[in-house]
Amino acid sequence: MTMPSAYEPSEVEGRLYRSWVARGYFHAEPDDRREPFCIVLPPPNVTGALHIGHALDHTIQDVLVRRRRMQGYAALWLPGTDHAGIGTEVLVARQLLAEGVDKREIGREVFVERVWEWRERYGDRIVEQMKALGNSCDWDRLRFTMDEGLQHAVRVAFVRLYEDDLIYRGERIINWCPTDQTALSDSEVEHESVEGELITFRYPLGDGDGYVDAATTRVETMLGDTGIAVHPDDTRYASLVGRSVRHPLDGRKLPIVADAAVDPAFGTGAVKVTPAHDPNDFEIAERRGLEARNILEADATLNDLVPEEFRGLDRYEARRAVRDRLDELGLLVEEERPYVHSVGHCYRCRSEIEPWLSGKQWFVKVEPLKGPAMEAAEAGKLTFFPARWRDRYLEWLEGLRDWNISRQLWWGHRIPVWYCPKGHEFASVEDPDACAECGSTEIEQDPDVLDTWFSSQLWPFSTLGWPEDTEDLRYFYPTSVLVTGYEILYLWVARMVMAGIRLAGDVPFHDVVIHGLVRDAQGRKMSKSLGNVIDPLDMIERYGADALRFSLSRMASPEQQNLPLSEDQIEAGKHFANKLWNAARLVRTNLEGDALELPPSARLTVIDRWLLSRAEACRQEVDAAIETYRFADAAQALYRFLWSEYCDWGLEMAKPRLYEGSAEDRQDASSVLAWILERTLRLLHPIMPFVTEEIRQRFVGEGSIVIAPWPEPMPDHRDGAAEGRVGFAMDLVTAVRRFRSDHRVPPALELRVGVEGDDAQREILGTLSEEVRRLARIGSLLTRGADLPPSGAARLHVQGAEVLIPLEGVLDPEAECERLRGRLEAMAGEAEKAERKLANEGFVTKAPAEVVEEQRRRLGQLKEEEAALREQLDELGCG
RNA sequence: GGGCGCGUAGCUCAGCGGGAGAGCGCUCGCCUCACACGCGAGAGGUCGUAGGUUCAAAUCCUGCCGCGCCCACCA
Repeated sequence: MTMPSAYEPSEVEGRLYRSWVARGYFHAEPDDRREPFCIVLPPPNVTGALHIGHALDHTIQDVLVRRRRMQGYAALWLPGTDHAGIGTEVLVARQLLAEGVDKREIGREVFVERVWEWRERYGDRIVEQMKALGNSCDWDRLRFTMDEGLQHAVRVAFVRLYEDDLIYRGERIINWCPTDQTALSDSEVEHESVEGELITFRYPLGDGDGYVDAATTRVETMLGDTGIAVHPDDTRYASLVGRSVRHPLDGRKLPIVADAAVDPAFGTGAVKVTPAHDPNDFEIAERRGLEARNILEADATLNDLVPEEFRGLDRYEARRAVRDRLDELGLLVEEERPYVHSVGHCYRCRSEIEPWLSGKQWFVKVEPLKGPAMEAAEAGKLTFFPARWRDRYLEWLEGLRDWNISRQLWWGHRIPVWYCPKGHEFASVEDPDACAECGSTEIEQDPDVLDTWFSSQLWPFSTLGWPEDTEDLRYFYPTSVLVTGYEILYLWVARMVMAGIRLAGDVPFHDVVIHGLVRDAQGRKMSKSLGNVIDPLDMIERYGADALRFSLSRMASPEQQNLPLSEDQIEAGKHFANKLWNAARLVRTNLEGDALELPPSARLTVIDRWLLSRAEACRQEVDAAIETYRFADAAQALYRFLWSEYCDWGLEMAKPRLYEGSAEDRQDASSVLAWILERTLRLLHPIMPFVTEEIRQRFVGEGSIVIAPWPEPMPDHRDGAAEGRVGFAMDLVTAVRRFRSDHRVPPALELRVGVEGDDAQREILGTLSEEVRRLARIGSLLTRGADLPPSGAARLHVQGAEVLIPLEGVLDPEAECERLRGRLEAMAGEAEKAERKLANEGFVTKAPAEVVEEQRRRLGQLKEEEAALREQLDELGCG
């Protein structure tokens, strides 16, 4: 097989991916001879395109799954997409509108049909994009949160919770998005600081002289006020409780009530009560028997309950109009502007959320669910990476309030509850023909659909066949790991735990891996308006999927909240793939045959043993890192070993045997290199699946790396002695290179070098003479004292050995003197520091003996080198 | 209002009680028979700031300054 000198990912990736899928490598079934490993993919929205955040999320999951698959687990990565209620409904509705079609005109049924059509046409785009990334998902099991099985699961879940009294219908203040015109759960509201205004105005007493002042940031809501509340112990207002004020704009009488929820220290100590538009006020009103007066339409314009002049205004217009009218009436007491306060925004469309009494909504009662979910984390059934997220998770559950699950939308799982004219209400898994209580056939289904997250929370078990007791479920559930960004820890993760324990009888996963958000190189969020978006598909096209995956892995440290990524880093990933490709070319062309076996240990050279030892160290690091989800450390260990050790030293030191040795030398050397490379490719495969497969096939034929065994530990390969010996040779080479570079010695000029070292050093230089000479461009390398030049040489110090380089014909001695003086100065500074430390009595008496000893040893070394430098300056006749 | 995280080389970060590190960028020298998507060498930091604990602090504690994030029904 020929190997061109540059690796071209685009010519490789599609072909390999198709072959993997065709051979069914990604398909997993329950198998009693294997351990299960399962990850469910957090389903991306069908509306979406794969963005860089997905690429990170998916790369992490693929690394985990591919490694387990190689380790012999029945490794299942279960993919799917989410119907994304609001997002999809808004998107399709907007498209229809562009065609001149209003969704209200075509009606619910036709609209939902249109959404399905849209999904048929575009819903698989994102799946194709996942394939381009190299995801080893089991595509035979691809699911969609609205497909038949999942619809059934959602209904069963709803009915069970309903029958256990964990779902109820109630009239409460909810979060209303006037743009999307639906209710939202608390988790879907994002609080942001906004510059608004705080207006204090005056309510005249209705029965006599006097007034009460109240403050608000939404002055238009005063049109819906039905009372005034003060704290029961507030002496300022004690005489007013039980009396009333008169509404200045519509003349209604508003009672003054006492309620402990009022903070007497804030503002005037009196609160206007707007039960239909504020959750606090709603509760006060319930306790004090005040009416709720709803003044808003669904689009946040004012309705007919307000005085004529304000009807039909939107909330912002009304805010201004009411303020102006109060001003005219002389009732405006104070205006603070800007007044910075926090306002809820819709997580989909960013509109300001209106707390609103919208009529009856469905809620999940969370109190009985959160206890078990908290205990699971406390008992270690659920482990968070990084661990600090566990506390956040617990805090959130602690403060959790009932979950509003009804949405005033058409696209989604319709609430499986029916009503009959007699007022009966019942939930049903199957569509009923008649009322379950009275048999009436005039039944009507609740018009609302469920929160998307209601179906998402079932994902880890609904995708495995729940509520049926399937083999898949018994085998793969609970799943092994959940990988996701921190932004949906509450929205999704915590709810899966509650639902999993309640409905499927166990936690949905054992480990939760929370990663950060991908940012641009400056740490800014990627956004279209900033123009700093890195499109993963574009990157794959230009640099290859491996390059993208490698760069993402290299920064995927779970401790980080922000993960800055630049195109340079992706380019570096491409270079790495190319580097491997070329290393493989060198090895392949020197290796006879396909057998990947190490030579008998008697024929292993010290270089071989050194490289085997380093390879095993790398394997240890990779395993340890991935086990604890430190992907950056795993990627870094592989990069460092393959590039800085295998290529820079391993291949370079092998060259004498490859090019100048006997046939047996050549075969032995290339066998060791090939064996290590192949083994390391398997370690790298989860991170860079394509290039590792492509290269490996050049050595082992068609056998795929996807199902090749994960490298087993080989503790025997660790060889401290070999590392020490070769390490000396490497240090020596580096010292000579530095000398050459410092003095601009022409590269072609071969040096004469003599080394005065101990027996072991002499021995290793004898053994590695060829290698050292080649790497440092040394013409003759002498290792016996008697043969060393008598004088006029530069002296370098390497691990206690002295390296002599005769200067004649190489450079002017004065240049070397210059270098020596610099060294001497640095050395003296170091020595002085060490001396001061040892002169400190506290240090000598209180520090551990080995620390003191180490310091003494170091000082001794420094002194020795210093003396040697002085001696040499003399010898060279420097001033 | 409560809580969390972070301030170390130009950039992004690792180190988390005993000699300041990596990658990228930068400078210099090399088209050396795998690779210029490359090879070799190098420069660059009072470890945010002020105190404290310790023989010893980038590393532990406290205050301050700056940045980011999460949670929250103070009108």
